[in-house]
Amino acid sequence: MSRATIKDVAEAAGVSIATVSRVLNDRGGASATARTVREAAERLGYAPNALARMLITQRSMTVGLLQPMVSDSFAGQVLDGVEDAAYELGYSVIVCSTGAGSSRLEHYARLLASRQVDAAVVMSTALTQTQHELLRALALPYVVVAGSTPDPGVPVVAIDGQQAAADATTALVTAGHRRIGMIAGGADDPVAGIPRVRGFVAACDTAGIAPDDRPVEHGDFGYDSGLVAMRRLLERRPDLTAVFAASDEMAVAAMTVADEQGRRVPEDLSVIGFDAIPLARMTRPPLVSVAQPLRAMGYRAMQAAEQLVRGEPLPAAAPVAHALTVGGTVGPPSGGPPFGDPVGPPSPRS
Amino acid sequence: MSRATIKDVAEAAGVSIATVSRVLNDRGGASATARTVREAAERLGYAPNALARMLITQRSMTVGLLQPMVSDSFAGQVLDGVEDAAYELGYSVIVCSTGAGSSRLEHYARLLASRQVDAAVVMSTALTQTQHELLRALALPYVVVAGSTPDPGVPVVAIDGQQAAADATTALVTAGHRRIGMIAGGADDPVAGIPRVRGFVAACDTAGIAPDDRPVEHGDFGYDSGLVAMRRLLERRPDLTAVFAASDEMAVAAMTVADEQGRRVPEDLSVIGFDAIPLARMTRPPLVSVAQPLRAMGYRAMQAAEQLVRGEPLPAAAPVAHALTVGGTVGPPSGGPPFGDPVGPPSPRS
DNA sequence: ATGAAAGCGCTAACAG
DNA sequence: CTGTTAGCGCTTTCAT
Repeated sequence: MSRATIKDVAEAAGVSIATVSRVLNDRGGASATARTVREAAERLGYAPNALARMLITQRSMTVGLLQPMVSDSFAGQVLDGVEDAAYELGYSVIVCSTGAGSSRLEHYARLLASRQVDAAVVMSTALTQTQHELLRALALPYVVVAGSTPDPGVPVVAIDGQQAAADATTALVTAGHRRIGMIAGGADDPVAGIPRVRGFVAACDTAGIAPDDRPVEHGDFGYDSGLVAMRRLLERRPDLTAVFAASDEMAVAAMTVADEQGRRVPEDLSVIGFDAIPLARMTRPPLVSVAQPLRAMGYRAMQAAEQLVRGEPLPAAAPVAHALTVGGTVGPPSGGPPFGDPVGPPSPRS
Repeated sequence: MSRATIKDVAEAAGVSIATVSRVLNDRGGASATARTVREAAERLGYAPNALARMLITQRSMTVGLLQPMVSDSFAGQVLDGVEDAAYELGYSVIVCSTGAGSSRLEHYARLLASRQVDAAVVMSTALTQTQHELLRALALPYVVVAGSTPDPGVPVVAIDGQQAAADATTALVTAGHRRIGMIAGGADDPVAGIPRVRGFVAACDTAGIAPDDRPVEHGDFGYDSGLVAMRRLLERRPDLTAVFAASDEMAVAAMTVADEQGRRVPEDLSVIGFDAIPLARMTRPPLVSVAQPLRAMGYRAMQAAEQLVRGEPLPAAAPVAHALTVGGTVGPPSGGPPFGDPVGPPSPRS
C-alpha cells in the first residue's frame, strides 16, 4: 500500500486539501470539520511528505555534520550531543565522513548544499580560507566544533587548547616535576597539534624549565605511535619524571612503555593525557586527563547552528571550559601519595 | 545571493529548462548547446535542488540509521561502515539515537517515513513484533545490523552470538580451564545478553563442566558494572581460573579486580572479552576478545538496504564470521607460556 | 472558515 | 534534439 497523500485525506474527509493543510498545522479554527479531517488522516495513516513541505518552505530542518572520522569515541560523543540538540529542535542530522583529504569535504559541502540543508556543523577541522570560501559560495551557513575557521564571524565551539595544555603542564610542575616530556600530536595539526605543544612550552618557560628538560616527540594521536614516541623520549632523557601526552591513547602507550621498563606510575613517572575518553577511567591507575565537555560542545554547536539559521544574534564565542579529570597517574617526582585533584577551570555544567 | 535555479540557468543559456535538465543529467546528446548550458551552470554556481528532484523521482537517496546509542566505539565503527558504503552508493545517512526506550524509535520511524527515506538501517536492536509492524505500516523497508527482527524475510547482518560465545569459552577450555566464570550483559538483552550466556553454558556443558563450576554474574556491559560483577564472581568462587566477559569494558574491569587482588593475568586468571574495541589492544597484556567485523557489517548492511530499495534479490542472510583476537590474557590455569592464537572461523576479508 | 489556484524546483512524458 | 505541458505533495495567497 502506497503512502496516503494530503489529497487522499481531503477526499476521505470531503474537504479541500487547503483545509486539511490548515487543520493539520493548527492554522484553522477548531471547527467541526477539524475533527473529521483528523479522523480521516488517522484512519489513512497519513504522514505529511516532509520533502514537499521543505520545497515550499525553503527550510529542510536538516543539518550536515562534517567530520574527519566518525568512528572514534571523541567524534561519537560530539555527535551524541549534536543529535540530542537536533532532536529537541526538530532537526535531522546527516553525517558525512570527510576523511583526511580536503576533496571529500568539498564533495560533501556541495552535496549538503544541493540537499538544501539549513546549516553545517564542521567538526575537528581547521578550515582553510579556500574551504571557508567554498562554504560561503554555496550559501551554506556553518558552525565549527572542536576546530577553527579563518572567519572570526563564524561561531566556534571549542576549548582553548593552548591554555588547556598549559594547565596540564602546570599541574605536573606543581607536583614538583622539572624534567617533563611531551608526546605531541601531528606537528602541523592546527587543532590538536600545534596549540598543545605551544601551551606545554609556554608553561615550561614560565616554570623556568630549560628547553633541554622538556623534550617533545610527535605521534599521530594513536596508541602505536605513542609507544614509539615514548621510547624515543626516554632514550633522549631517561631521567624524565613526567609525561604529558596530547591524546589518551598516547598517554596509555606511555604507561605501557613505563611498565615494560619497570617504571611505576605514578611513583617513577607521572602521566597526563588529553581528551578523557572512556578508556582513561579504565587504566590502572586511572589516567589524569584534560577533559573537554564533548557532548555539551556538540549540543551547543547544534544550538548555535539553529540560531544561525533563524538569524538570531549569537552570543560571543567564548572558549568552552576544560578541566583535569581525577586520576592516579600524577604524583611527586620521587614517589609519595598520589596526586590527582582537579586543576584548572571547573568543567561546565553539562 | 540566493541560489541559482534551473530556470536561471535556462535563461542564461537561452534554452528551456527541460534542455538544462537533460544536459545536466547526460540524457541529451553532446550538441553545441550542451556546452553553453554547462558554462552557464558553472558561471552561476548552479547546484540542482535535490529536494525537488526527490519529490518527483520518489527517491530520496537517503537512509536512516536507528541506533540505541551513537557515542560508543561499537556504534561508531558500524556507522563508519554504513557511511562509507552510503558514500559509494550516492546515499546520505541520517543518524537517529533511539535510546533505551521504545518510544523514541517509534518517533524516529515516523520522522524518517515522513522524510521519505528510502530505507532504514536498524542497529543493535532486537525489534519486537510491534516495532516490526510499525515499520511495515509506514512502508519503510529496513535491514538489521547487529540485532534481530521477528520477520525472517528481513535482511540481518550479524554474527552468531551464541556460537561466538561458545567459541570463546571453548578456547578457555582448550587452554585447560575447568572453573570458568562469566560476566554477562543484561539478563534479558536479546542481542548481546541471552545468546552469549547460552553459548557459554552450552560450551561448558559440552566440556563436562558442572553448573557450579561455571558461575554467571550480570552487568550492563559497562566498566563499573564489570567491577561489581567480577567481585561477586570471585566471592562465589575464589578458585576461578578464567573469566569470559560479554564486553571488553567488563573484561578490563575483571583485569582491574584481578590486579587489586594480586592475581596476575594470565598466570593466575585468564580473561576473554567481547567486541575487540580499540581499548582491547591497549591493556597489559592485550586482551583476547571476540571480534565482530563491525565496519564490514555496517558496510554490508548499507549495501543490503540499497538492494532492498532497488528491489534486487538479496543473498541469503548467513551470519557474519567472528574471530578471537590475538592477545596475552589467556593461558593455562597453572601458569605457563601465554596463549593467544586465533580460534574460531577466520575473520572475513574486509 | 473554506475552496480555488498558483507555485516551490525539478523530471518526464509528449509533441514538434 | 528541443520546447511545451504536466505534475511530485505540499503551503499559501486570494477570493468566496
